[in-house]
Amino acid sequence: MSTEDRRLAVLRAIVEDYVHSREPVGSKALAERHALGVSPATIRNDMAALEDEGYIAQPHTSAGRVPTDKGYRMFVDRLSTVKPLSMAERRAIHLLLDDAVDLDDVVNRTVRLLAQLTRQVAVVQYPSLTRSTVRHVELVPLSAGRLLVVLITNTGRVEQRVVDVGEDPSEALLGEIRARLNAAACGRRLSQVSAALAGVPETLAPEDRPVARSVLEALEDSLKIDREERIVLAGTANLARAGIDFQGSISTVLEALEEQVVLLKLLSEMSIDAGIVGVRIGHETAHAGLSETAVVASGYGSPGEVVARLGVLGPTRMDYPTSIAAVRAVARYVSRILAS
Amino acid sequence: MSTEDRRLAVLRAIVEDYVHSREPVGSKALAERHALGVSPATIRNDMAALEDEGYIAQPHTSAGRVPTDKGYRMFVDRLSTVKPLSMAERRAIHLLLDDAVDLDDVVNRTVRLLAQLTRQVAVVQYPSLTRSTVRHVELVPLSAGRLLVVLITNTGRVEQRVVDVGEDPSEALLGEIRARLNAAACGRRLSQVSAALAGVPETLAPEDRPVARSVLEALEDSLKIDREERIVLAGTANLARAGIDFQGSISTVLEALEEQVVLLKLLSEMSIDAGIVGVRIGHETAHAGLSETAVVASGYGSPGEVVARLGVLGPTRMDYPTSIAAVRAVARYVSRILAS
DNA sequence: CCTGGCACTCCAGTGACGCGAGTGCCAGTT
DNA sequence: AACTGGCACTCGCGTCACTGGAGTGCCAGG
Repeated sequence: MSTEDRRLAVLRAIVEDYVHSREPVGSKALAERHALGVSPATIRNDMAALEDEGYIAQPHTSAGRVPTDKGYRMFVDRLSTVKPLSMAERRAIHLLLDDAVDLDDVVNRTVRLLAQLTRQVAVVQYPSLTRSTVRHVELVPLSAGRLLVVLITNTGRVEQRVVDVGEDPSEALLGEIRARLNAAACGRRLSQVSAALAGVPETLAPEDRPVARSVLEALEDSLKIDREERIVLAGTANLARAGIDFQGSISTVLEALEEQVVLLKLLSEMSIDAGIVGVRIGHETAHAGLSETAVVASGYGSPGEVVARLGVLGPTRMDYPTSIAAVRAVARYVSRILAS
Repeated sequence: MSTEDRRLAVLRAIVEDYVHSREPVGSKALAERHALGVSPATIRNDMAALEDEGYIAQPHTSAGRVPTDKGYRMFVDRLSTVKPLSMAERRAIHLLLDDAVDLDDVVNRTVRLLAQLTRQVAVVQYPSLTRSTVRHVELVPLSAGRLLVVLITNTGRVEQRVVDVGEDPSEALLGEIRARLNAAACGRRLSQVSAALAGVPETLAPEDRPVARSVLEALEDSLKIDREERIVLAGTANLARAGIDFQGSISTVLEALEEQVVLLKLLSEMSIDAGIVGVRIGHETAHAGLSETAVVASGYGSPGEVVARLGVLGPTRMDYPTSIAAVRAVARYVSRILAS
């Protein structure tokens, strides 16, 4: 084992011990608890080097060392091995997610499950509209010139709008419009629907076009609304449990969590294809309120086609191997459920 | 002023000072800050009496007094006067709620608004399904024997289910079923729909009944699912801000908040007609995790017809007059919006 | 390049102590 | 009977000095 290798082993030991004990770890304890094969004095030298390189830091002189964000980053990238889930945990995932009845249910169960598995705050983003495709468009006459326009996506999401067309269109006309809209839109990405539908009114008799245009407007509206920007949280109580891990108050973290925009931006910036787990640590989150937290997230959906993201958030001092394993397993399972 | 009246005035002064300062309040400070017209010694006697009656307590000997739950209860019931909202606050309510586009939007804006106005945790319950009426039922053929069953309520809520009927029913049959369902269900309370629809399949030709029965099953399912039991929270960060007010950790409170069932039970047990504001203080919440919190809530909807509830939750040491005023104003305004 | 030894630093915990806010009680006054 | 001023007492809290121990950096020797 080269000295460089040993230094990294020391770093790994520091991260593991610190995550476990919450207390700065010193050279002596390290030599005792880990079979590094060298004396505390040597470890001290290694630690001094690691500190120079910015992987660890001292809270104050004559205290043990604590990993820095950079140290955690190194740990995650090169030093940790994935910790497979226990049988019980796998069973819990199946048990809980298998009998979800609809999309809302899947999302809600997933977020609770993640929070419970990792004992962190869990985040699940609703499947994005813009990436999904149209499964069906339906028009429903309500009463007195009002129509209900329903848009159903392949992810099971349903958007609806009531539109006032001023007159009661005939059943035949509705059928006509419905057929043409479906012919033009079915199977297309939502982002392309707008263009695909633009020409539809012109294919109708001139007197029927106003109705078709109103319907189209409502559809556009359904597409535009950024419902995809919805996320669901669970396990915020876990923050308080780990509250002492935060230098400042946990209220800044809670505030950041309520600003869903922040989380969405963060998730969208992480390059996490379905099945790939990404990690942001401390300052990497680029948000003041989250400077002491880390995010572990993954995309879900089909490979190469991420419909949304999910993950967990906790103190930088968190158990990365376990969190990563849980996020990966849950993301995969949710992907499978949505695909069926 | 009788001595009894003065004692209550002392209690009021204690509550007000304590809410303001967070510190046990003593007889001397009380005599200085409030024009009670008597000496500290007299106030001390009054305080001793109030303590005997259980309205106030001492954290420890030789400390000032702190209101008990019973003391707050007396304050809320008999000693406080409603504090009208400022012009700016009223304007904020109008500004924020007036251009809400749909039910989701109203609920989300409301909960944020309440949290901001009161600086507490805000809770808004979604309008209950069971109290609303059916506006429309729609059947949409999807593909390969699958139907989408859509239920639209007068509160703007839409429930949908996909049902597998095994065959592709003719458009004529669908129209027939659709018409009969709507005739039987439109305008009825959701709670009565089940009974009203039970006979519908029997009015059809025998070979068509299986399809109708499947549809009915899906509808029943839409009714049963307790989506009405959804609540939305905001302002949890305010809890942390007031964190030191909690003897124990705030995590127990956060846990209670995540158990939405607890909140729903609490809200439903409070007798709060639309426009009436109810208060639960400390142990009155009958939940261990909330023993140090108080809930101020009101129903909303039309008078005598509460469709759901909203309110705020904070430490028992909270500014009741302000919270009550805010909850009342917001509940009224939301009621008006939903009525239109 | 590793190791044991050594001097140094500094936090955290402890106990002593005085201050001040607050109380309860009592005797005197209105 | 109710209020008041006075007084002795209690007790939490902040300060301070002290100490033990864990941890470090450095150095000389293997």
